[in-house]
Amino acid sequence: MSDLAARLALNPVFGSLSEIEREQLAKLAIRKKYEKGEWIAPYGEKWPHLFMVGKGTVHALKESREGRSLIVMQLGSGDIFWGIGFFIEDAPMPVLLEAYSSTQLYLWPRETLVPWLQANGRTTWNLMVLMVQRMMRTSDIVEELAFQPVKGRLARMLLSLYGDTANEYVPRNLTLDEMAARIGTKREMVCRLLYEFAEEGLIEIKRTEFMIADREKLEQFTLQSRG
Amino acid sequence: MSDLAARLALNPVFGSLSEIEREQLAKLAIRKKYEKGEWIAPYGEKWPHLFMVGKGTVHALKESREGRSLIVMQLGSGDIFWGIGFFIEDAPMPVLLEAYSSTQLYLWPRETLVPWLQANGRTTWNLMVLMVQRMMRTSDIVEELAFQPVKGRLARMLLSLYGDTANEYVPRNLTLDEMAARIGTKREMVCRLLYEFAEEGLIEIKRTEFMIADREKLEQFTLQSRG
DNA sequence: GGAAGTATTTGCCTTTAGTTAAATGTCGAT
DNA sequence: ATCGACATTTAACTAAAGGCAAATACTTCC
Repeated sequence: MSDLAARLALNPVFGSLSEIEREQLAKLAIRKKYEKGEWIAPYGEKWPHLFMVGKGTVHALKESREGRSLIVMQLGSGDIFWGIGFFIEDAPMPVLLEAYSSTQLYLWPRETLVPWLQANGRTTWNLMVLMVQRMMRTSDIVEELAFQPVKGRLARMLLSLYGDTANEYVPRNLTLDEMAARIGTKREMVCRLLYEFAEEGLIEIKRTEFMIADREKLEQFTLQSRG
Repeated sequence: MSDLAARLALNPVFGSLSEIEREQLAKLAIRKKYEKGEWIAPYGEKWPHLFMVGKGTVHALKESREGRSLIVMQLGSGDIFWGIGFFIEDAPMPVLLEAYSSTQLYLWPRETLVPWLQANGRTTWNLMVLMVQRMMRTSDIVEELAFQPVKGRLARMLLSLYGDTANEYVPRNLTLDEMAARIGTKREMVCRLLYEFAEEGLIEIKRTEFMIADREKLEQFTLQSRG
């Protein structure tokens, strides 16, 4: 059994296929490597593929004309994603796909996979469930952008990145720019707000490392809202 | 042939079924009426249904703790939508569904429809395509909230509501509150910005009616972005 | 170890958005 | 025609977010 076929067996979308079908599918996949920082699919482009991340990390992000960016999704090993063009012919990518680290993908073009899916209700259903999960996350992003001040979004991000640590310094493994791109703001804002949190005793912060000091109060900020 | 079955034939999702299947499906549907303003499904509730709008208008919206709201989707006659719980058991509604006017729905509960879909790859595929279209719209909302100032969002909304008119007064058929809820701001902001547009000659405005005077400049504002 | 490049921190200023409250207008019911 | 309910408009004020620039600390590469 090929390595890829074995991985498909564990996948929530393709796991319901028979072993033979997974072998076939694995044979149809196109393997492709991307350097760190390389674009996989540019914003606005037609890109009719579905893919699984082999190894590495992929960011789906939006960029403003002024060079601001917003990361809407991060994909890791085993994750499935797609270009809109996979489902709707000629539809343009609503996000830019970028290799955050050196990355390998298994790609399936529209023509090879779609007839397959249309014949296989169970797998299509699985894919739809995945899509609904992604939609829920996107829905949260909308809610936060619309109703939460930057400080609240920052609090949530800190908890999601470092929520499993407390009272111990951990290295700040994201730059201010990267943090800013996850919550839709600028690096200076992130910096200022981090120090505000520090003054209020919720976190402790040094130039290169960082500690959650009061998780509960941080969670309070998560519930913040603007009129 | 039942009235509903006839309408299903024209539907992008169910149109690919056979006539017999559509008759069956029509028989399984639950008809339900909602008064203007009535909640169809509250935010956060488990609501495992898929539906087609018979007549009336449905809003899918989010509300903040402080009573601000954001309309993310408007559904009219013939449109299909669903609760997340239809796809993922026990998952809560990420939006509130509300009858904007007096409304009739045809509802299918999860148990009756899902086995059907899993067996029918073509219909599931159609539904997935619809889902992708909705996702594209949501993606636009994210982009606007993240990158566009309120004035730009207002410009886009005016064009989408009244874009097919120009140099003729049309009644303002939405209240300031309703407009505000469509672009994620407050009524005072909408009012002020409308008068700013008027001062710049892009629109003319009276207390009850309104005219697009310079569509091109309005479209310019649509491209606006914040740093 | 030192220099160059990159990331962080901070202060000061501007712009954008929201808050509050009062004045003004519209419309339907009586 | 008047009243009351509701929607719009406006002003003055506050708060949030961003822009710019300089100072400071890390990192990396010779």
